[in-house]
Amino acid sequence: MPDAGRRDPEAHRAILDAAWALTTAGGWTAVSVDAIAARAGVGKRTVYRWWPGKAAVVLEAFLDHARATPVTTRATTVEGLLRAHARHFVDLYVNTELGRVFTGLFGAAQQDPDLAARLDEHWFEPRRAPVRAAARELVRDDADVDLLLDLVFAPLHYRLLTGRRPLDHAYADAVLTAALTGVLG
Amino acid sequence: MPDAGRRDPEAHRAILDAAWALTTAGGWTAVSVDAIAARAGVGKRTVYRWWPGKAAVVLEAFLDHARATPVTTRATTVEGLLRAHARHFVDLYVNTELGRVFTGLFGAAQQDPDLAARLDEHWFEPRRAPVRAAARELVRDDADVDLLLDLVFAPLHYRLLTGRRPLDHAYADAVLTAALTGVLG
Amino acid sequence: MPDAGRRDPEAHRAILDAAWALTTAGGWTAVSVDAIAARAGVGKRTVYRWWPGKAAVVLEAFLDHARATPVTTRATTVEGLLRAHARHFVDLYVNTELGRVFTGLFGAAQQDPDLAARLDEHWFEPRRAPVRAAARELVRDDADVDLLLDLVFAPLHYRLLTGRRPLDHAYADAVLTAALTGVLG
Amino acid sequence: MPDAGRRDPEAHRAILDAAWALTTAGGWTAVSVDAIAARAGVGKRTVYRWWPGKAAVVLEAFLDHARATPVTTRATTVEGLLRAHARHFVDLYVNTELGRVFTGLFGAAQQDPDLAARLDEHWFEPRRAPVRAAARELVRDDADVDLLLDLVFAPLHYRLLTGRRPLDHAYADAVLTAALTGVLG
DNA sequence: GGCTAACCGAGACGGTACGTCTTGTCTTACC
DNA sequence: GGTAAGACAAGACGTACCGTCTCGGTTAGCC
Repeated sequence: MPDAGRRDPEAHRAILDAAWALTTAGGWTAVSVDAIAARAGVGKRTVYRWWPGKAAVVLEAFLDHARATPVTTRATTVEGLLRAHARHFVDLYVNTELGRVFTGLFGAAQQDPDLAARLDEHWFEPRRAPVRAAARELVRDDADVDLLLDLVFAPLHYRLLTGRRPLDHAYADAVLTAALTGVLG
Repeated sequence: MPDAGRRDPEAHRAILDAAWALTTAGGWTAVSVDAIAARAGVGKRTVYRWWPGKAAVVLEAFLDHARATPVTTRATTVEGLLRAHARHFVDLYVNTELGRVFTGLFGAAQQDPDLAARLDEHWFEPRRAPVRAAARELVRDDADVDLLLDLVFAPLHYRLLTGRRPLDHAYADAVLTAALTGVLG
Repeated sequence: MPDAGRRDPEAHRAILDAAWALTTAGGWTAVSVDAIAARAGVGKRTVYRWWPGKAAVVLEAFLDHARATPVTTRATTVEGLLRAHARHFVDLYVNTELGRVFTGLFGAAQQDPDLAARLDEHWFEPRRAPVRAAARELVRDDADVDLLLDLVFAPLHYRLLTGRRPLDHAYADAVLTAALTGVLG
Repeated sequence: MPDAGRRDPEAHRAILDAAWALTTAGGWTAVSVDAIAARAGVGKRTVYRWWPGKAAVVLEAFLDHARATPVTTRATTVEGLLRAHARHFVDLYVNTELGRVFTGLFGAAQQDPDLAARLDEHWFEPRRAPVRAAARELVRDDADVDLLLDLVFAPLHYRLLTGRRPLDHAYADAVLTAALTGVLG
């Protein structure tokens, strides 16, 4: 089978790097396939050969960087487990360029079902899965773990995406406690 | 005092109607200032004279329609109050064209701080304010009402925006109960 | 005071002054009815009430200034008469802002028959008429005076309008001599 | 050496044809880059990629058509040579659409130094050069050939551009005779 | 060692939308 | 009535991206 003419790893990397540099430097609107190709020293055709558009490129670059900071926790209680993940999540979005890129992706996904699916598949789900699995073993059988995850993570994303007040550890802790025991508890 | 040369109400209305028709018909991407102006039988200049861009026009059209369905509740408990609002919110987004338009606006707001501010000022805050005020009288003094609102409304938006599973009364009720008494409660 | 309903001389003057200032400062393209009205502190409507467009305003301003430098000659020969007029013409176009404004008007007249007619009526013809009348008495009866005027004045305009080489007294004299006695003479 | 991504001859031609059709049909003011692109079935960008604006496109279309009717003369006297050129010029401007297009270009050139230069380089000069060269061999050494050309061609253009009375062979002949032997001769 | 196929850079292409500009008409309120 | 102010419909301007395409040139792996 002809194996010739396969993907050039250098071009691949250059494109991701260019996309990342452009996004972090000028935000989502500063990125365009033209700009990516120009900065990467690559033909536009090469970008479109491997990705459907700028969103997919930026998503891949985002995942590359996000994966570089994995959650490493060994909690023995639901609370500890969730707290670790919530705080990790806050750190990721707030203290690095990842938050800004993420909001760009999330915004674009509102008009791009394919991007939305990829974002869910490669970002949301991989982050939820281990928490869900671990949590299931730590709570009562009849507890709705998915609901719990929504109650913890939705407010955090909501704050990030609406720019509403600070997103910090204190808020993460408050959300966590409330989710577990109730606001009126 | 010259009062002349002021806004033409017919053009104003025609623009909002055109924006609404285009958005509901073809989604956010089908809207452009060119298309709005053409459909409204108006010069582009007239659109740009009164709005900074298409997002602002669509926002105003959205608010016009959203305001047409006000929340009317007379609850005597926190739970009843929140349930009414949560269900109303679900109905608004799910059973009408408003949900689709809202996601478009929310997505665009990720790249448009001005739009984000207007969205908060004219949509989020006006919806939260009465609930907050009413809730404050129904819960203990030391309860964090804003946190409670986040815990109820963030998951609902999150589901809508991520397209994650159904957004319905059952989910709204579950979120509400969990927020009040805790998942582990 | 019942002085109403008549042309306001101050506005009239302000409009002409504004048109002149704009034209001499930035050339023909810097002039627009909007700009004239703004600079004159006048409504656009007032401009359009008295002139059909910017060209007519600039023409009137041009004529105002051009008339301020009349040809004053008392020649006793055709040659002397024509020389005086040719040199006056060169001085007018070359040493003042009038040349620049004139080329603007002449260029616009190519697309504006009305302007062309006004330009001929108020500029070309009034300048030709006295020369023609005076010349007729100084040359043989059968000589074609209009042809003579064309032969003298067309090359001068042609140089001005094409920007071809210098327009000066030497050239005017050469044209004049050649027109009278022939190049091969 | 990559030679790819070069000019598409079909688009090039379609643009020139569209420009020509629009100009001859509706005059200079009927032409716009938008209209040219639309009629040529071409993106506006493609026009701007190769020409600085509508004037340059129309000029090229004009030259295309003008070149299609070359001056072919083999005269043995200055008079014969000039007469042939003068009459050819009159025919070109009067009996074809070229005259109308030319006046549009000439008018626009008054505000566009670049267009003026191109017009001189590609139209005036190429028409003058051969006449000048041929004439030089037919007249006395000390005769000012350029002046002679001005005396013959300036009045013809002047009549065309000012719309002053008929431009015909009779006028061309009269101008020619006068230029050679003088009006008073 | 030549063939073929898919890669690569470059960048032109048809389109669409942007946000600004100018034109000439119209409306309002003051004088 | 004229006037200052300025909104209006229309539509051209020149730019930016989009996603497709065509060009030559460059590697493979296969015959």
